[in-house]
Amino acid sequence: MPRPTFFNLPDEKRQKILQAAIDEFAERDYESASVSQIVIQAGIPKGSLYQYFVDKSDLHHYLLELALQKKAEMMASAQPPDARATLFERLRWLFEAMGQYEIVHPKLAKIGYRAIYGQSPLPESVITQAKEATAQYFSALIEQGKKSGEVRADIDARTAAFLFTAVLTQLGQYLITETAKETRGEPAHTVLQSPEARQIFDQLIAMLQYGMALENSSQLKEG
Amino acid sequence: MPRPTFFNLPDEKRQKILQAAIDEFAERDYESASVSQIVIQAGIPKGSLYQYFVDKSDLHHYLLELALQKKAEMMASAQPPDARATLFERLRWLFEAMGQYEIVHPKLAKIGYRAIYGQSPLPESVITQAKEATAQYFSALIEQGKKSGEVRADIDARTAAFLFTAVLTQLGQYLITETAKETRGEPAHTVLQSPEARQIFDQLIAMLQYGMALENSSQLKEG
Amino acid sequence: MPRPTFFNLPDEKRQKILQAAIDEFAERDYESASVSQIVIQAGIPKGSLYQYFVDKSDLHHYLLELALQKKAEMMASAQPPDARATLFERLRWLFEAMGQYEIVHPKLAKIGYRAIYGQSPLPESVITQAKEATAQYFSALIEQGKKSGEVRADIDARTAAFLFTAVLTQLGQYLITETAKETRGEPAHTVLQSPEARQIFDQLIAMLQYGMALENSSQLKEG
Amino acid sequence: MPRPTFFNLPDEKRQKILQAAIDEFAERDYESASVSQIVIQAGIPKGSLYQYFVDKSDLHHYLLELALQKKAEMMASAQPPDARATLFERLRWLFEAMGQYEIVHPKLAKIGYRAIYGQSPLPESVITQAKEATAQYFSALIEQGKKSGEVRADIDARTAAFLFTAVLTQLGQYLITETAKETRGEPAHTVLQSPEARQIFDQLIAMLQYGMALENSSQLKEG
DNA sequence: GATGAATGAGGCTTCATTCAT
DNA sequence: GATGAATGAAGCCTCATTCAT
Repeated sequence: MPRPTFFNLPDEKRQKILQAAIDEFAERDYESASVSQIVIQAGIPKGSLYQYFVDKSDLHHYLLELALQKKAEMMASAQPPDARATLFERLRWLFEAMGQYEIVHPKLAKIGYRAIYGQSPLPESVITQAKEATAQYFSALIEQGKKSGEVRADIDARTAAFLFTAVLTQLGQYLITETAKETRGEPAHTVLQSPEARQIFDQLIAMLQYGMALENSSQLKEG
Repeated sequence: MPRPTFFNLPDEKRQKILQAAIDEFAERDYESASVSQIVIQAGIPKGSLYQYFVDKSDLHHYLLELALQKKAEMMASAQPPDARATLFERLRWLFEAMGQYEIVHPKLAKIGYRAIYGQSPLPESVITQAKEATAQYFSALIEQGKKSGEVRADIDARTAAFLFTAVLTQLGQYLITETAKETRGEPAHTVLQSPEARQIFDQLIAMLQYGMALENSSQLKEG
Repeated sequence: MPRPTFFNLPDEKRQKILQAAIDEFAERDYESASVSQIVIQAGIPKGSLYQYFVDKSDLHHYLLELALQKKAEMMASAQPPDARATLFERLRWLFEAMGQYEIVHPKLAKIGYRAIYGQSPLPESVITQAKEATAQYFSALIEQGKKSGEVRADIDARTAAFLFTAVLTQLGQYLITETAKETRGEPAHTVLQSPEARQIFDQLIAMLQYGMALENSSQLKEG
Repeated sequence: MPRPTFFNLPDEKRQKILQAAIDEFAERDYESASVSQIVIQAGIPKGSLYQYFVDKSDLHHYLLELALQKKAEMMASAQPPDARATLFERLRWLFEAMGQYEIVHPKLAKIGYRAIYGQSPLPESVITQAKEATAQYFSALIEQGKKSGEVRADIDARTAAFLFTAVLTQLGQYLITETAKETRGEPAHTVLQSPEARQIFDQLIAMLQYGMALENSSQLKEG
């Protein structure tokens, strides 16, 4: 909840402040991030920042909100999967949409990631809740897959959800890191659409779907 | 590289210092971690710490080394898989050994994790190298599996390695977090040996091995 | 000396501003009092305050003037003692009138008190002058009492004036403090008219008049 | 509770710091008093002050303790009244001892005074308790006087205690103020022993004892 | 005349490190 | 080798006042 003042600023100035804050909080931990550094980078007096935001925490919260918002926008803008799509088609779509987000907003993604997996000033309950929401989303998806016959009945939904989350999270981490490196060169978001990227995605989904083993039917039921 | 002085200390004192440092660096970011807090917790004069370690960074480095060492010890002490073990048996063993490490040394694990995935004072090259080593280890394992006929030939080793790493990493994160919570109750390291944990591990391995899909052989080659 | 703008304000708004300022200056030291807090409490833009008053000091001065004015009003509205009243009847009336003031306007009284006895931005000369005025008022009263035969001739007027001031001042402090506590309960200004209060006043006056000693005439002249 | 470091300082340095702090806290409210100003005046780095005191409040507390201690020393060093002394002789001694304290340590006295009567960070309970202690001390003294026949039986002890406190307090205020002015000229503590001062004290005591009225026995009971 | 954003000095406190004892 | 006091830059935040709109 920034102060109204912040939203009355000229776009350019507001963006400059946001960019400075995003840069700082993406580079450093919440505690280590320096308000002084932000105002220097943004080219504004220190007092001004405190007319835009209540305090450091307020600014940080806003960036988290912004991250959620940008992610939502990204997912909304991505062509949603057909209603008749299979579970794994949906999963693939999810991977790609998330990938888009992480590639277009790598720093916001990093800030959001840190808020959950790193050191963060968020209350434990919020973090737990966020994780649980993801787990339940995937669990539901998988249970649905089991009902529709796509997924084997002996698959534990929570464990499978964990597997999805793991892949999604690490994929995000990977893309964020790589994007940070490739600031120069071709626009980052085209990378995802490269044939190589498509192939990697195909492989990941396929592995989740069919496993890696050459022969596979009999042993599972015994295990 | 602590100063020689450090290793001449009586064991008890050295352990107390290490524990204080581990507690602090596990709780906070490298930059946020407070040298003052460490010396207070360790009950030693501030000047002493600087006779044992060159500076804050030196101490941090040493903890990372310690983490690697403890991890190695843990893996060494775990019953290594039979030489004729299959890839997935090896993977399962790896999961369990890593799990043991993360459960027995959750704080060191957290510090190590942060050094790679979080904000860390390590040079980029070291981090990249560490990640690459893991990737190559898994890649080699998988290539081997392909040769032995355990793994389908069309599996991309690097991508599969990524999948393994993702699961391993998230599993670690999960165990570290849970261990932190369960300070009370039964000793954390027994959790891994519970039937529930075994089942989860079985499921994870099985999913990586055979996938989740009900029918699964033919489509992959087309996908 | 507020700016003319201030007096052109609608009564209600002017009162709201004054009340906010009184609350703040009563709660905090002149230096610690926050202009920001005042405008927030008054619900006016910060710039406006500076159109009504030259600066923080100007506002503070005005509150002091207001305190004097309210005190004068209070004394004027109290039934003045008969012209033939004795010195101690006058004193008693003074105590009661001052008490009324401090009970009806405890915050203004506090601000006024602080300006004289606490830290204040007033020039030393003003403070000295104010104190001197009180001293002279009482001195005159006492000299008059001596002439009329009410007061013993060997009483030093300045010292007696000091005694009166002391009692009056501490009484004021006491009433201000108590009034602040008893926000709830019966209206504060009725307290003064309670039988208990009357008795305390009677006692105080009597003690000033006749002293506390059991036997009392002869020794004084020797002392 | 300053840190031990503070007491290990060379006397001269410790005194310089104390003096700077006393000057600042005597001149300004607790909130307005500036730590920066203190360190500048004391000629020490800002960080050093925080090795001597936990924080601003700790320093302030210590000054209050110091004030109490100096007051106690002062009272102890003053020739205590004979055990057979009358109430008013005791009161006179009290006035003089307190006067000595306020004249020798006017700034500490001011700080102490402000802690009770002005804006202070002390919890309400402590202040109330301090006031109550004084009130009870005087009440007891007076009750004793009533028993020994020195004081009239119809005197209300609490009200008389209030009167004593009022005179003592205002006397203190007066002496503090005057002492501050007369920094130059003859040593302040000799003032109290001047004939003029003695006479004023005599008068004050006499007035409390015998009152000011010319005739005085009969009317009290009627009033 | 009304507004409220801009300003930058100053508030208290913590920091990692050095160095005299 | 052990100690712990000294240091001053940097941390976050609030301040009274001005001024462009």
